[in-house]
Amino acid sequence: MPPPNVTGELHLGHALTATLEDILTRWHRMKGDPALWLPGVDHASIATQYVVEQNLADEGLTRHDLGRERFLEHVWEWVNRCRGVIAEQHKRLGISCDWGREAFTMDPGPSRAVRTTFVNLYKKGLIYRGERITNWCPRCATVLSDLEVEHREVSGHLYHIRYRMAGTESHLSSRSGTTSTTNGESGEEFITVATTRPETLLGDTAVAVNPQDWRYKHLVGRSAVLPAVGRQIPIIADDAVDPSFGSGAVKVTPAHDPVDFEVAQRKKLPLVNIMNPDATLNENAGPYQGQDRFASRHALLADLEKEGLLVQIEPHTHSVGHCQRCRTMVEPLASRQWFIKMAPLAAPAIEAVVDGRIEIIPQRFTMVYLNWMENIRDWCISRQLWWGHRLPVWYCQNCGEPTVAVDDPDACVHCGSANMEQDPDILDTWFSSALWPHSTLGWQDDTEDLRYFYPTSVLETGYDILFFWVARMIMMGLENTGKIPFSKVYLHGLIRDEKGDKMSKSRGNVLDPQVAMDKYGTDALRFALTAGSSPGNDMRLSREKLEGSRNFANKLWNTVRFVVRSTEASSEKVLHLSRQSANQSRVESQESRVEGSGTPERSVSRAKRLQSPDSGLQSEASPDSGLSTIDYRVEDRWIRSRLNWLIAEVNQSLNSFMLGEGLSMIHDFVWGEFCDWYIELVKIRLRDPASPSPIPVLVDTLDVILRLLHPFMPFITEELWQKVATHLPERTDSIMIAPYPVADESAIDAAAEREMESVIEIVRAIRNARAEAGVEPSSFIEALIVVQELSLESHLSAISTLARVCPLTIIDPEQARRDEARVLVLRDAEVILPLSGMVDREAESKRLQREIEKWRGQVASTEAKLQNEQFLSRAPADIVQREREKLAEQKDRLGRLQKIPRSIRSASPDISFMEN
RNA sequence: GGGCGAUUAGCUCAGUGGUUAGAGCGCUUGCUUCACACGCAAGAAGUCACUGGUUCAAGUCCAGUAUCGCCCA
Repeated sequence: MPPPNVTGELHLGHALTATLEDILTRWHRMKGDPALWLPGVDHASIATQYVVEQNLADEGLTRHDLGRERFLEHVWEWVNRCRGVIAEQHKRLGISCDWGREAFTMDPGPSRAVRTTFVNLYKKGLIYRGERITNWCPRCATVLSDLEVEHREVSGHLYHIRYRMAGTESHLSSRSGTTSTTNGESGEEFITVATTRPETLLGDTAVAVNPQDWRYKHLVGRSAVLPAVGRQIPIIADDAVDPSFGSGAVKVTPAHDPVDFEVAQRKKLPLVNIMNPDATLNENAGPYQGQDRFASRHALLADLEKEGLLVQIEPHTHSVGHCQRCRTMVEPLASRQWFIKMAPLAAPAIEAVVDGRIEIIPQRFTMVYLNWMENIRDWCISRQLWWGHRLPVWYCQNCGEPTVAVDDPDACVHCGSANMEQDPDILDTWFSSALWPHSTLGWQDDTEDLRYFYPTSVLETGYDILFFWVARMIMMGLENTGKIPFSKVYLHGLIRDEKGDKMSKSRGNVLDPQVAMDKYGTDALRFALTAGSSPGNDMRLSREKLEGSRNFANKLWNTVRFVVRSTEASSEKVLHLSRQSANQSRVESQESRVEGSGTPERSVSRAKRLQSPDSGLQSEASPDSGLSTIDYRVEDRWIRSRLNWLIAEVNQSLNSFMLGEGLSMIHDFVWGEFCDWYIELVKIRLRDPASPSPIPVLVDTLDVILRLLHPFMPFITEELWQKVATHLPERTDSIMIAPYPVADESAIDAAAEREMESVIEIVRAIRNARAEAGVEPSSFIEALIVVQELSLESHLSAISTLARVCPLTIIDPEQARRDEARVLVLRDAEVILPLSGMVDREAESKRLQREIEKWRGQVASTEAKLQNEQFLSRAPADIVQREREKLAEQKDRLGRLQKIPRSIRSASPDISFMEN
């Protein structure tokens, strides 16, 4: 669960994370798996401290005015307020985590885990203190880890500056404008360096050239004089210098540049730090002391210009680090900090992913992970902040040695002195986040929770914190417990606006989840966030998407309204029976709940009973009706078959973390099959007292739909299910603990599917023809249908009603002669519409000819495939068989098409030639 | 500089080698049809970026090219 962010408000990223995690949790819970979703927040050192400091600034105060203790009291106050707000907003989103276990990285348990880990790593020599180049954010007034620095291309300049060689005194003005390295005119010699940051020359301790560079060979070993401060620095040779860059000579500023720092290490050069923590220049900057780093650049350049030392300025774009948090330009700065040696920790973390114990979804991020891990650099973990875990390090004021301990020490372990001071710095927040999976379950104690839930199963988060968090959890989990923290990592993408831009306050394109929930409903927001998104891919969220999601919720609502109303209006007998059996089974389901939410086996078996025709559904009809099974009509068998396909596909999608795919499939089934066709068919039956009642199938299907949908849309499904479930023979108190549907293979009915497809095709074809011919929507037209294999007796009223045809006659092919008719050749039927006066004969004959051509093409292509020896010998048998069936169908269709012109020839002689 | 991803209907995106590539939105036409106008019906709309390869079969796998985006340095 996300940390409290600077505004203390839930944003869409949080909403997405929470929604996806909730879907997984609810799904597993319904499956009967023990499902723990442990909520909590991290303390977000920099961001939180910043906000509180801003609040203080409004009162004209700084944290230093308050002192560490009182400042931290302020932070706690703020944090406790934020936690409440964000928890409430999560609850509104409907997330079903275990609030009783809510954890916070600053809680005593996790805090102790932090200290223990620090001490262990220190003892193993994996945590050390050293002077390195670090990333200093002048605004945040702390160092940052490499990951917290964002590199951006900025267009700047490359300044070519002349340093005078020592011992070549200036006698004359040196405004000769020369660009060569030496200038003998006045006995002066110069070396020209190129730099993007001229002000740092104040901290130079050498000029470096490539040892192979003949231009400078004679200068190596001599000294140059720094402008402005007049310090003498040596000219050195180092392989790291690229002779083709700039002038080929570079200034070496070891305290302010990572590459120069390494050169200085190699050449034993001194470090000169010229900067204060607030990025103004310090006493080492001579005349520029006190100036801001940007102001000093202008001042220095002006002075160089005056002295004729500024040779050339050329445009230059280069990559500059910025603080990820506040966008301030980061200052590379040599400083003494605490680091973790990462390579030994990374090795087992690499192995865990390579050998498959940890699976990253989507898989392509495995490469990203491994690539980073294999090139990992030491992690700077100390921060010059107050809000966070203070380093468990005490420096002896007597001997100067550090004591590192879990519990505050009384005496220095080196000299026994009690005069010690704790390191003022705190740890990077991600240090404690890295321990999250085990520290929140009680590590380092051997707790029951830890034994039962650790290693955990799934870690779900955005791909943007793969290194920050996921990688570090894997390393620290393995280090501390010897076990992987989780076996699957599911990464989602980022949310962008409708134009594809990142949402941000400054862009003003943020969509507040609160507003979205108010306007469209929580379930609609969850639907929009889930549908159409796929693992690891960014998604765009727009008003249109939210509207569509709301419309689906509305559709569902109305569907249930219709079903419930119809059920209540239907015969007393059905109702009575279903209530009776519901009472019986309620006892049973309560039993199973008392025993705990149960083993997976138990839930599955319950699900199967609910699914199978010989349980719930049968019990409604069997006792009094005398039927051994429900009298299913074809459309019942069809919808049940389709439903069970859906169940199988949704489960498969969820199993492979394709949540959006699963949700879209439910959406399409509900809208496109259940509502558009089954309910429309059912309406006809409900009006006909002689038909068998569709209510049991209707209610059962809706029950399954709601249970399938529940993890995605918890509120509406609970509300609607409570209405529907009163008509179920068997139910739990809440849909949350109802079993997730399991596909019943015996309900798959290919024949029923085929038959209904044909009926639907007939209705669609007639509607199409009516629309094309401009038939009044309300009027009925005559239709004749020619069938061979297909039996339409039970579908006459359906076709008649849905396609508005009357009279509707089933005829033999021989009877099919018509003067003016529209003939529709379908897969299993031909429909003849005697639209007298409304058929354009010429257009009709052209249409038929096009149809014939189309099917000829199909037959030819399928035949070619089946004549291909390689296809027959290499393709799997079922594919070949399918092609054979396809060919038979295509030939049949073509044959019937070719017969048509003959049957209407009498009225249209000019069509007859076309069959040749 | 290295790596990853994307490129599919006007737009946003699904598509886990095997029928004639789908959805939502938008568009066109027509509907106050007794669950729903947040709706119903019908329709138009595609060189699956390009080039080559593997395969009986490629939107899907491989290589290269182009454009865009992201990550790392």
